[in-house]
Amino acid sequence: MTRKAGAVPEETKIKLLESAAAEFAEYGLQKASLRRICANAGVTTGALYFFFQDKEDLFQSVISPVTDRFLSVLQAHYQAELAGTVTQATDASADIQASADILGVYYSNKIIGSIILNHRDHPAICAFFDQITTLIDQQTISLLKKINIDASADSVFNDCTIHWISHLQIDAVMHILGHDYDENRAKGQMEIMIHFLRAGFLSMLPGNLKE
Amino acid sequence: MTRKAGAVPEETKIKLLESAAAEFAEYGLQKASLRRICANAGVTTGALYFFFQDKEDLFQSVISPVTDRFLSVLQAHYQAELAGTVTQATDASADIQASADILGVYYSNKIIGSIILNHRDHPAICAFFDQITTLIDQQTISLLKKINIDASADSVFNDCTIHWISHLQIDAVMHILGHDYDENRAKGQMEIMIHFLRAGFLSMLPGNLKE
Amino acid sequence: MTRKAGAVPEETKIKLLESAAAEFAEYGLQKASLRRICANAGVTTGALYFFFQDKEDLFQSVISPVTDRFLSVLQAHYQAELAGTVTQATDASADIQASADILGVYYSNKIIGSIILNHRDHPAICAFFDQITTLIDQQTISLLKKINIDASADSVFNDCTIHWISHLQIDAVMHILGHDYDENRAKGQMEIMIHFLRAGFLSMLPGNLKE
Amino acid sequence: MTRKAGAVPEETKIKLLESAAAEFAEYGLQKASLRRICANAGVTTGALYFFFQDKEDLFQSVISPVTDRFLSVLQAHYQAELAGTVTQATDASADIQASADILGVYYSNKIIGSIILNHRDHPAICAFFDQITTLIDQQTISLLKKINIDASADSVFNDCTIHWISHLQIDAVMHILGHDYDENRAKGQMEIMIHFLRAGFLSMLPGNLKE
DNA sequence: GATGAATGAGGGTTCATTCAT
DNA sequence: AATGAATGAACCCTCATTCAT
Repeated sequence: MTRKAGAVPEETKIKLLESAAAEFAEYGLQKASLRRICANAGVTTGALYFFFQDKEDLFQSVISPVTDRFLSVLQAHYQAELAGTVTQATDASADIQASADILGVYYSNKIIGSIILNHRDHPAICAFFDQITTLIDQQTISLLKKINIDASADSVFNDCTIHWISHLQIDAVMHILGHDYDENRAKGQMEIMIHFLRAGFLSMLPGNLKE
Repeated sequence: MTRKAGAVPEETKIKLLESAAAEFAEYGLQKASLRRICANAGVTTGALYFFFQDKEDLFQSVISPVTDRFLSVLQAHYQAELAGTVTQATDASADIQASADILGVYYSNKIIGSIILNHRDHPAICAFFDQITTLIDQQTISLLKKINIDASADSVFNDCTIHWISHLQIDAVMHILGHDYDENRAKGQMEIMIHFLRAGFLSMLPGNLKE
Repeated sequence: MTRKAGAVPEETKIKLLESAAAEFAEYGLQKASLRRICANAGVTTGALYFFFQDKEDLFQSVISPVTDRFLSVLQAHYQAELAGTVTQATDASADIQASADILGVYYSNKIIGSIILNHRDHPAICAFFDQITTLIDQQTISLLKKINIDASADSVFNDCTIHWISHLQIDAVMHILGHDYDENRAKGQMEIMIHFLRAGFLSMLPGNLKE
Repeated sequence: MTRKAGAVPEETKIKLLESAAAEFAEYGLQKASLRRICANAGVTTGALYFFFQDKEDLFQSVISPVTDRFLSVLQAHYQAELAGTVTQATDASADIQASADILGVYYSNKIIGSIILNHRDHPAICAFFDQITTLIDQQTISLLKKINIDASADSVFNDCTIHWISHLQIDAVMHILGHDYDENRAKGQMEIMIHFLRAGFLSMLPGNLKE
């Protein structure tokens, strides 16, 4: 009835987003309770529905700042890479830097990051991973083109393989995240994995491919 | 009022398990409705509770035959492998055969297989993947020992790496499963991936390791 | 399907009655579960329905042996008392003996006794207490008549008072039972109470009544 | 679909409490149906859960105003009594007045009063009777002390006796309540009982105690 | 005598959502 | 911008009871 006098606009929205993030992280989307989110934010359900259309909208509003962040970091890295020379493609340092940046984004947003990792079947997050995968796919194809490798459907570099290679990179990052290492240990382990993945990749280039 | 007292024993239980599998596959565990499961099985809710303790018990009863199958196939393969010679360890054919077997189990149980894939955060399925991972970990360590490779905490073959290599193998299988290929195409793609992974693995052995 | 070979008839019934007594004592009539009763008796629900019409019938079958016992003990005592002399009416020893007998019945049937005490609102047990009360009422009236006391509606010995005096005696017994004393302590306390009640009673006889 | 957003605040809560009181009185706590309570109150089940945490909370909300009333009336009476002279302790008028007050509370809340009487095994109501009993116990002990009577464990005024005397007073009130008398008849009967109880009590004081 | 399968109604509870104020 | 009251459908689950075998 009585308006919250002097409430800074948006302040409530922020409290709701924070409360929701904590709730989603603890209970998952389905078991999360809007009631509890509101209670922990110190407002009533009506307030939530002023700022968000429904539970789904709230969820996306929670995660999108972080997914956007991931995408833009990755995009920036790839643009820089493509602008460089071919030698970079066979050099691990760029990959290492990119991985470190991605890890950095995660470590600055652990709560929401964990929500993303644990909702890989949610449409919005599927879409996010699709975007990331597509980005990496395209990057791989571009690099292959630069070194004159064929990536047609009946080569080893068919769609599924390309996709999988993208996936391996994402997955390597996520595997590390799952271990709750400190950031330095994480980056050290990342380098081991990149070494492994690069060897696998190189082994598929014509000339190295046998058996 | 019509009774089914003369029903063939277990027939209802089987119908319930099938109906439940379909429901879990479509809606996931949380959104699955016991009401709907019973309705689709053509029985009332009470019947379900005669055969199963609760929703959780029903879920585990649905998946456990398949998870058990996976584990026993893998175990059988590894026992055979360890009984063989070292040369097998550096030969891809064993890995290829194992992968094919695993794929075979999945393709014979696609519905339940998909349930398993989509509930990786469920305790029972976490436990299943833990068991699988442990199996592969131990296999990797055994093979490394056979060729006199150190797998201590400060080598590249530390726990995290070992774990990740196990994970890569599981994940490769799952990645293929995600594409809904026919079984032949799936096995062909599997060989490409195994080539990749083996190259990565070999690159980490001392002597090959540089950079 | 398979018959329990060689099962002594009635053996199952007895196990059911014992299991039911334990269940009613622990959960009360309403929360008692026939399922659990059968399970603890080692039989299935069908067996129960062979011996008993329904839950209510089972309940009454459990308690009636004990309620019958109480009634016959009390009746025996009163018949003996009425056959005696007036002096007995002003002597506490008869009351003390009766109370001791009643306590004895209870102490030999504590489980079922406690069921009776805790279900005083159940129709069958209401009826039991009504019978007891009526017995005592009549006894009191008979004794009053023997000493030429009027027990009409407008005297102090109206129906309500008579009733209450009966009730006081029952209640004194029950109050002691509620304390879980050993039988000796119980009987000692009983004597104190009888002294109190007899004084109250005597104070209402004409001549003693004033104020 | 019709909404009652403009309903007078608390009006629904009151209707729910009344409907619940009627339901508990008719069916008892366990058999009471929240659905029926809501239906009779003209609201939906959700509304109930806005005002009350659960069935138990609803039950306690129904009875506590009346139990509180009883306690405060009794407390007020006892404080007044203790502030008076010893002679009052041997005078029946105070007891008569107190009983009349208690009866008055009951007669103004017959429905809820009957719920209280019929749920003496419910924890909350056990606690209520414990409080009342304790109050009376303490009062009895205080009075005994005023007239220099010993109330030790091996006297006739041991704990059990004191307790029972308290119980007798409560029980006398309840016995009358069970008869559905009009208030005047009830108070008349009450006086008879108080006479009886006082005689019993006095008979236990040293000097009067013999046999 | 007793089993085991099945009924179906009802239990208390939670939920996302709505909207007059 | 936010409240608080209310909706109503759906949730999982338990129950006493039945009856062909």
